[in-house]
Amino acid sequence: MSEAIEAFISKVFKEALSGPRIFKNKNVLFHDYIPDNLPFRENEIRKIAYLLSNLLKGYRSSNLFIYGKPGTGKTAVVKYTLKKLLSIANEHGKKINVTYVNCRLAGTEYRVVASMALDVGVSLPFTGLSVEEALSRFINKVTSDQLPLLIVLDEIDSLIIRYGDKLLYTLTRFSNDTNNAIPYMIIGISNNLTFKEYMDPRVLSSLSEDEIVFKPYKPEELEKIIEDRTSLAFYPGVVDKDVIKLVASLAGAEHGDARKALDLIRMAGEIAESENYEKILVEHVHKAYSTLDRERLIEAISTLPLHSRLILLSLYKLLKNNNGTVKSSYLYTVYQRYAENITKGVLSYRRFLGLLSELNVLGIIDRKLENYGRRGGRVSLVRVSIPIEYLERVLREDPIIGELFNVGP
DNA sequence: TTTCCACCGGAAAATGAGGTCC
DNA sequence: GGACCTCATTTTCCGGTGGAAA
Repeated sequence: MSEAIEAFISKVFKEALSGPRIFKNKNVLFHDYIPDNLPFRENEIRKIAYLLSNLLKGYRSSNLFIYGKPGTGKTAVVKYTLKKLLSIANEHGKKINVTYVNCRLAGTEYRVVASMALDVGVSLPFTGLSVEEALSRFINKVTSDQLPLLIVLDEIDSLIIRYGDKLLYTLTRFSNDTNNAIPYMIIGISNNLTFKEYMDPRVLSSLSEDEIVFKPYKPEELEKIIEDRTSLAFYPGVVDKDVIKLVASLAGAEHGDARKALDLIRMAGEIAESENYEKILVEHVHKAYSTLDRERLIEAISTLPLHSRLILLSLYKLLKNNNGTVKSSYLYTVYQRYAENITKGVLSYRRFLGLLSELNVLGIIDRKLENYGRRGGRVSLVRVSIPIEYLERVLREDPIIGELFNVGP
């Protein structure tokens, strides 16, 4: 390790012990923190608590569908109410089987079921069983337990769009079909409503027996939320009112996203700390705002598959000296040369197109169809839609792509 | 109005690596 | 050990597509 790196690490660690202290408890600014107080969501909490109370009484409850834009507090409110439910159930010696699964993070239908099974005490193998077998083991366990069952499926849209509503159909029906019917409730949470078209109307009406829509926070509500959270996260005097107002207005511009606001104030705090300030300044918030998007983008690129990064390298080489566009077929030939250089396998043109589509969706590139008629045909033109220096930085730092950076195609 | 170009993208099948079950 | 499973990735096939040229 170089002396410069050792000196840097030593400086950072010493400053951590002796430098200005800004954060009292940084954990409260992360997304998974559930606060004791959730302002402006009292009505939603009341409604969910009322429905959940049926399970405590041993009744079946209406299923609930929760919808709202990202950062409107859906997951936090559900988790908060669940925490209270379990704590009170515990106090009164009542037991409830509760499973919470984020369907997008779980990834596949099988993993959703495996995660549900694990929550009720059944460990399923990573692979090797059919979804039907996994589901049957889950159902056997919850029916043999004879306890009220609560299933929370967060980001349920990603499951339905990819796999259809078969799993949900089984879950909304199983308790009625068995001789050992148990009281149960299903809560589905989603950021968008477009997935409804993928569902059988019977399953949809069963899931949406009750519905709650979470409206975006207003700027003044965001301000109060940030104020509450910063009082826990930072030492007194670190965050001024004007900083809170600025964070609220920047996050408010993006559909009242509380998560974005918390990310922003956390990063502003980190910048202030790294620059040895004792309080967060307005400039730190502006710096954090521009850094946040750039860091996300850089992380997104560096975690792409190798061939996607090779495509970006080819694109960078073709467009680094101009802000123009390149034909996808020409981009493919350049990609082929790099791919042959680094790996034995060159992807088919069809797969290449698929990766281009993914890069387009991520907002890293931009594709436009142009028509040059009978002679030229229909052509897809590709350009980089992020600052080229961001792309250069990520590609240069990439352990594999970096090796090719100074090599021509 | 029809033809033709160069490409797009959906669907299905193949592949290979991980695994379970009997 | 063989049949069968999931899962991510990739290939193959093939029916569009828009608009200039014929």
